[in-house]
Amino acid sequence: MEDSLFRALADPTRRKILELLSEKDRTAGEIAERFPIAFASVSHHLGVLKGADLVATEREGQFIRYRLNTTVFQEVVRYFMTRFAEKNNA
Amino acid sequence: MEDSLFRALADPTRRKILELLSEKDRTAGEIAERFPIAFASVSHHLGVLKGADLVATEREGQFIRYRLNTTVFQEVVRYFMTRFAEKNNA
DNA sequence: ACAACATTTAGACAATTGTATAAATGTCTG
DNA sequence: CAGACATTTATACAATTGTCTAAATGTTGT
Repeated sequence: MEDSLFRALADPTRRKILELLSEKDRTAGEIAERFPIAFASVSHHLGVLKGADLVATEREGQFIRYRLNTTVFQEVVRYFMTRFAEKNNA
Repeated sequence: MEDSLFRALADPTRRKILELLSEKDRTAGEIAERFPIAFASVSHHLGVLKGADLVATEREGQFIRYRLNTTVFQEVVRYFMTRFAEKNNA
């Protein structure tokens, strides 16, 4: 399991970004305006999430649209299930 | 979801400790001897894991035995499942 | 090509973190 | 109770990280 993945999940701002993206895809600006920190700082967080392959991007004219990479989340769930969670009840 | 939980999972040494404990319960010394760092450093990691409620301890004479707190892992899995993972195939 | 907008990159700095050594605490046994 | 062993706590320090401002890059429309 990638080290960058867990490091990316360690920051609360980044987790909130992921939750925003779980609702729907959003542009960098739409994400950034939700946080009380500088746009450049949010952009840095987005870079970390992308480096961990938790999100993917697509340019849309001036904008850059971010979306979750759900495949990686499935791998995270499998990691925890197989190693740690009790096998029975949900 | 606790911030301390994800911060605890961010370190590779701590994740390896959790994997060791998923095999079987172990004392602090049994854990520490598996790593190339000082015992005191491993003890610090164990403290972080305990602070995140990922492990629990029980004194056994001179020794202190560590075990996984599987309940918390179930919560982690649920966190990822409900928010991020695709609902269908495993 | 220029101006306006969206976003990222660069560089700096304070806060957090992982590690080390040394000292402290707790337990057992003679 | 003294000494040995197991573990944690205290303190210090270098490395990493989150944030900032300023500058750079990319896109669109005039």
